[in-house]
Amino acid sequence: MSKGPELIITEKDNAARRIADILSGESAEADRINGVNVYKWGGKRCIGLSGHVVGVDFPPEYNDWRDVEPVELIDAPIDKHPTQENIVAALRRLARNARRVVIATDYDREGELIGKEAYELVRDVNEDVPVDRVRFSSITDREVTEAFDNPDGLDFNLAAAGEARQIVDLVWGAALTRFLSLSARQLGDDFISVGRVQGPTLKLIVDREREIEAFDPEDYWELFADLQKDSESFEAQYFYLDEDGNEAERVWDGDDAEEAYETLRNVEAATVDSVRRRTRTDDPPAPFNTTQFIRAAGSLGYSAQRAMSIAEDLYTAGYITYPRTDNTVYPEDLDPRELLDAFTANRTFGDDAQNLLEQEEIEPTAGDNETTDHPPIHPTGELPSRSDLTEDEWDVYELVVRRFFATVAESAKWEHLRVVADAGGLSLKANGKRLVKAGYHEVYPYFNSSESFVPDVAEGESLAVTDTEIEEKQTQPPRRYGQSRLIETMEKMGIGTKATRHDVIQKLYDRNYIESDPPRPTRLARAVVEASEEFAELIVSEEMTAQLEADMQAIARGDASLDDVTAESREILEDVFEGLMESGDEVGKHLQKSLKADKTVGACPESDHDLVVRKSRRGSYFIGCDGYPDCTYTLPLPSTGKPLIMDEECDEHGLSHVKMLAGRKTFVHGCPLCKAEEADAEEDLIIGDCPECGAGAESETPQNGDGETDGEHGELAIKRLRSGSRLVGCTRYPDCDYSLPLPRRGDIEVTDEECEEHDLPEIRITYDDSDREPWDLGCPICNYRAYQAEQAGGDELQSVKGIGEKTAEKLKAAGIEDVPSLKEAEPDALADLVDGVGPDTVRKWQSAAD
DNA sequence: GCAAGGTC
Repeated sequence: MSKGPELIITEKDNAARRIADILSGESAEADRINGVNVYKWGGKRCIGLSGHVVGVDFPPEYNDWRDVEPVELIDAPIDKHPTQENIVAALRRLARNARRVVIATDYDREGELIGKEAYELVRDVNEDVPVDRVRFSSITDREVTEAFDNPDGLDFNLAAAGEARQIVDLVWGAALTRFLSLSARQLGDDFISVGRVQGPTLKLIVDREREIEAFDPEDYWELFADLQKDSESFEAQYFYLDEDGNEAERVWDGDDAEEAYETLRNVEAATVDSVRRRTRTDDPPAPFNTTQFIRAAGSLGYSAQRAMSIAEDLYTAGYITYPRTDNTVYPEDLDPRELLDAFTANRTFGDDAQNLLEQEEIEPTAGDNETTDHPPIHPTGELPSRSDLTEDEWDVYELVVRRFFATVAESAKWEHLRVVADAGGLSLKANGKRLVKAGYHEVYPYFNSSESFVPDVAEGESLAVTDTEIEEKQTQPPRRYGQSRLIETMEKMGIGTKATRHDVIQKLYDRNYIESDPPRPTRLARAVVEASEEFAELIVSEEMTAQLEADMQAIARGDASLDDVTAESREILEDVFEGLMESGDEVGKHLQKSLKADKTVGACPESDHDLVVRKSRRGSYFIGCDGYPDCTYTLPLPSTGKPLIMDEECDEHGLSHVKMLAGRKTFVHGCPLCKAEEADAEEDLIIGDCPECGAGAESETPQNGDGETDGEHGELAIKRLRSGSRLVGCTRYPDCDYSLPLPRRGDIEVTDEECEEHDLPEIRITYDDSDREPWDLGCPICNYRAYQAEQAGGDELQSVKGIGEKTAEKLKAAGIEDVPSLKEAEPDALADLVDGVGPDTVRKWQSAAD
């Protein structure tokens, strides 16, 4: 019997550290094996995995998509192999002489499977060591201690349920993905994927788009009147009772609307029929789970992906709890007063925390979902200072803090006032609301708490009708899903998990299935959904997950085996493939046609082919003729962003407008041919000498392409390129490629002011929209230098090529604070002052700084 | 290079 250590295995490093702290009474020390943290104390070791450290896949002989018929994957063997070699190696080393192993992975199905994977790795190197399993719902002193005092065994059935899911997902996903990609001859980076979760998610988006397109708008009218009491005026709306006796505001017949409007217009006063006052309690929101957090961050303008990425950073830094959770009920051991206490000294949160602490009773809200793996997202009580975080991180951190505050705050109270009046036999109503007790709104400003004013009136009172209005409207198609609505709907449908839903959406973007935000489906997406609906309906249906979920529960209960479930699933897929293989060509053609439609801008002006968006070998986008190489017509596109073809077409050329997607820098490029023609028509405007090869340049004698002096001096000119961008560039381009950027929007005005340092006129940008102030961009060289400095994190020195963060620090220590002083410095003297820098390097910087 | 699920 070996006397080695006891080995505790957790799902992630963070959990390992916290559990080690609890069990050791904070005496555990961190060690590293193979670059993996191992916490040790007494005779114990604790190591954190990184989720699954082994993966399932087909053996290598199935790797070549062209050599293997997709249908063969259905019955192909499936292997498990380490995906995190260093962790697996460290685990093996520790397990070899362990005297006992305790699996302490998350308390959920996937955690049980990860635990079983660890168990198998342990067994590979140690046949006899006893292996226990501990389960706890949150990593706290009490729960962890209790769990380790009462160890249990691994639940192999539950783990098998997870394995069945892995197999079904791999077999269906890989076989169908390869089939669709092969049939459309899309084998590169742009393969065509389907899967149990991405399928129904994509169908959700495509179905909504179908509804929008099929929508037939209907006209209706709404009538309003301003009522006046004393000098206070408020708006009331006309309503009537429909045939079911329900209140209705929309008038569907134009003549009826006109008639009512005439009546209303001719009355001078309305009589108050009824006044109803009600107070409504507005309860604070439940604690954050992942979905609700993403939704709240979404209303602040963060994409689902971005919100999660920030949350993960805040978690890793120790400021908030684990961000992937379904739980909306705080664990019992969370003491709200203690947590609030941690905020009382803080500048931003102190007052709110103090006020909350002064409440007599603190009873946190609770949602419907209580799970066992992680608590709802809340601040840890370890506070960052504002400068520790980026602006976005602080924004999100504040949201999490304030959400916690809200959940322990009091309800708000609204007073609703509803007034119904009669105007010439027509009913008018006005709804006012007033926040009489702010409650949680005081600490959580993210919900709308705006009031609407209706004055105190009495029944029978007469009010002047001062203004009447009729509005013609149309019923609107259903709205597209935004990212957070999509995630909420996925959650309701039971597809994906808290940790993957936002990734699935990102995957749809990456696969060219959706574009823009809120996401719109591409033609390719429709074709994939259509093909799936016809031949493999299950893969775009939420039913597949529901069925799998039921099967997994049967396995977990012991009522079914992994083999039963996977064999049945494989049989269904065999049937799917029978239909699919018969129509493979047809499916492929449909997909190819849609792929091309997504790229087509319009007809080529020089041949009978289409113009399509293409990618150059250097990775930039341009527009080229589909008839290439017979026709070599091209049009350039801007260098920033990914082109999206819009519905709008150019009246003159019949080409679709192009939008360049680049996150916050997204802009509409418009018709690419118009842009090119505008550039051709505009003459370059000379503003000075080129600093590199102009008359005053010291550094180099201008040379032509052969390396001989061509005797010509370059000048700087404001130019408009065919790609639509504008710049200040050398007239000797391409022999001299000196250039400075100019903004895409606005009119460029060359002023009389001149920059003394560079002998260039200062430039001003003016805008057509009258409310936008002109921008004094100034000297283009100074402007570009300031821009580069901003990009380099506010440090001007780092804008110079060759100077990084460390060098900038050294230069500052030597008294060089900015670019002008760098340029004035004597190279030999400066080199003496700065470690590891020679006079030639200084000269290089000086010429680069120009 | 395929899925979906962990985690970073």
